[in-house]
This record gives sequence, C-alpha cells and structure tokens, in this order.
Amino acid sequence: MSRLTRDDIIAGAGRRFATHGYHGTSMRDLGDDLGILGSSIYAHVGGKQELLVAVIERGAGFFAASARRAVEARLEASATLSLLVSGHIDVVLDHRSEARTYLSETSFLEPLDQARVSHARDTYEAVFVDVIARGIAEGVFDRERDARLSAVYILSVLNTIDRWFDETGRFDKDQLSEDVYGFVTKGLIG
Amino acid sequence: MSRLTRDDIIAGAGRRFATHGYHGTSMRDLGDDLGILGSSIYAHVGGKQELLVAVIERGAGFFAASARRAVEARLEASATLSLLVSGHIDVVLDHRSEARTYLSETSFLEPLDQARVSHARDTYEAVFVDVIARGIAEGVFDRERDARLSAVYILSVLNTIDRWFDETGRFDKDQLSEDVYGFVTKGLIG
DNA sequence: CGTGGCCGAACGAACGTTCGTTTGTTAGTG
DNA sequence: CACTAACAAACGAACGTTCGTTCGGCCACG
Repeated sequence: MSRLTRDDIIAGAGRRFATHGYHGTSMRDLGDDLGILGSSIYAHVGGKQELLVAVIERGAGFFAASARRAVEARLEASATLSLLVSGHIDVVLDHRSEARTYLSETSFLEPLDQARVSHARDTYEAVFVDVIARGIAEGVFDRERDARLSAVYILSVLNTIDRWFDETGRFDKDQLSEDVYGFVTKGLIG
Repeated sequence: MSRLTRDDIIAGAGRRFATHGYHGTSMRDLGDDLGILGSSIYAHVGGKQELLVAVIERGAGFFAASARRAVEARLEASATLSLLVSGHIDVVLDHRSEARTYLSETSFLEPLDQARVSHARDTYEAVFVDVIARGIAEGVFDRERDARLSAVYILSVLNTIDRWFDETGRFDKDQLSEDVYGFVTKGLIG
C-alpha cells in the first residue's frame, strides 16, 4: 500500500459518508478504510467538515458538467431532456459516493457552504425546468403540465436510482436511461 | 409545561431524527427540545436505538395502513393506484417526521430491526407492483411497461415530496395528488 | 404514602483535533 | 554515485469535549 494523496482521502471520505452518513463517520473509521490512523488524515486536510465540503463540491461538479454538455448540444427540447436524463444517470451511477453525499448530506454543511450548494442545485434544476418549458411551448409536451413540478418529479426518479439499481443485473445503464425517459414522457398509459 | 408521555418522547425523537439524522441527534439535544434533561428520557425509553425503532415502526405502520385501505377498497387498477398515490402523499405530509425517518434512517437500525423494516417496505412496494401489473393485464396501462420498474419510479416521486412541497403554498394536497397521478400515468406528453 | 417523572452528578467510551516524533521519498551537492 | 538536507506522510499519545447511559435522591401526583 503506497502513500496516499489528498484525492484518495476525499474519495474514501465520500465512500464512508455515502454509506454511513457524515455524522456516522469518525475520522478513525475513515483512517481504518484508508489503512492509516485517523490523526494522519490531518496531514492532507484541515478537518472533517472540509472533507464533506470537498466531497459534495465534487458531486456538484459532475452534475453541473452533465447539464452543460446537454445544453451545449443545442438540440430540440425532447432530445435535450433525454441527454439530461442519461447524463444524470451516468453521474449517479459512475460517481455513486459523491452523488449520494451531495444529495443527502448537504444539510450538514456550514451555512455558507450550504447556501452555495443550494444555489448550484437550483441552477441545475432550472436547466430541467427550462427545457421542459421549451418542450411545452413547442407543443411536444402537454400544455397542461407544469414545467417546475415535472422537473421535480423527474429529478426525484433520477436521484433515487442509485439506491436500487444493480449494475450487474440484466439491465444496463443505457436501457435504464431509455426506460426512465419513456416513463417520464409517456407515463404508465403509454 | 406538563409531564411527558412515552409518545411525546417518540414524537420529539422523530422530529429530530428527520431533520438532523439519527447520528446527528444527541439525547441532550432531544431533551432540550422536550424541555427536560437528556438523562430523563431514560425514564420513558430504554435507549436511543429503541427510539429509532419506535419512530420507524410508527412510520412503517402509516404506510402499511394506507396500502391496506387502498387494496380493501377493491376498485379497478387505475383507481386503486390513485388511492395508493394520495394515501402515500397523506402519510408523507401528515406524518413528515416519522415518514422521513422511516425513509432515510433505516440503515442505522440494528440488523434484525433493519431486516424487519426492509421486509415491510418490500411488502408495501409489492402492492404497487401488483396493482400496476393488474392494470397492464387489463390493458389500461401500456403493455411495454415493466410493473416493478414503474412502481420504483412512482415511489421515488412520492418519497421525495416532503422535501420540496410547501403546504402553505397555492397548491393543496389534493391538487398535488391529482397532478402526481396525472404525471405518472400520462407523462410529459399527455 | 408510594410510585414514577425528572433532576443533576457521574461514568467510561468515543469524538475531533493537536503535537512532537519517526519514517520514507525526493532534490541537491560534492 | 554517495551523502545529506528537506519535506511530507504517517504514527501514537494526549488534549478537551461530547457521547450514551447509570444512579441516587427529590418531589408531585394519584
């Protein structure tokens, strides 16, 4: 086992935070996972709270990057939404720890950090709202639907995927993306 | 300030667990909320873990009761699903603390309790799966949709509602139920 | 007048963090 | 190519605090 970098520490913290929660994780626990003493972590980071910030910021970055890619493709509304869905699923499954920590431990940040993360999340959600509103305006989505509520519904589905999806199953990520997109656009009735 | 009952303690614990998490809550915190010392809680309850079990069991009970009511109405598939949706929303909004704790702190239960709660959750989910499968068989829902996946999607939407829905807004619970049901059956396209 | 809710002190364990020291790698010098 | 100064990672003990929990005594209510 070679020596560790700051990134190794953050990755380990993400794993622990995602599974045991921020308050359920001690520096000694984290050290055990990494094969060093809890106190040795302080050679890399200022403290436990700084680890949480780093993990969550990393998670936020993945989502922001995914949204940017979807928007910059400059496609029609439905295709953009499809990109947003598959991009979100990629983030949630390829960066499970950071995504999960970002999604469920944000309330344990200090107020200033929490405000910044909340703003990032609002910005990300706004991308979904905008593309849905565009789709409604173009007539491709139902004029009766509320763009904001629909975005919240869709994000609820996407944010929960990592809690049940088994990557090793007979269903792969692409099929999942397509199925989710089909569900949120056509619903149970089809 | 009159004297407290065991139920008061559990209700207070639910509130704290829901907002600060199980590990983010100390017995002294909880005592402060209730207006007594942390140590005094032990006059009502065996310990902290027992509080978590009680809160979660209460939450599980609400969901189970809702599912029972929906099934015993013996309606056609789509009407039953509508009852399941509105019943779930009632539980999540009328018993926010217990529902939230049940939904997100279950992993901090001891293995035996956790297994029992997991089983209860599977049973509840199965009610959704069954009614959707029935709807598919009757031809009222799309034959292309997978009942199990659809149930997970719908439950994802329902379980997230308490994180964003503002009861004081211009949108009431009944409108919300109808909107959610419309979304999951007809989707964005309509 | 006894039973039970509550207090307040106390317990040992675990917490996040600090600190002086040891260790292993790297860079520079002759 | 040997030697060494410098640096950063990791150790291990210790810090003050907070944790969950116990216990004896008090006081109000049934």
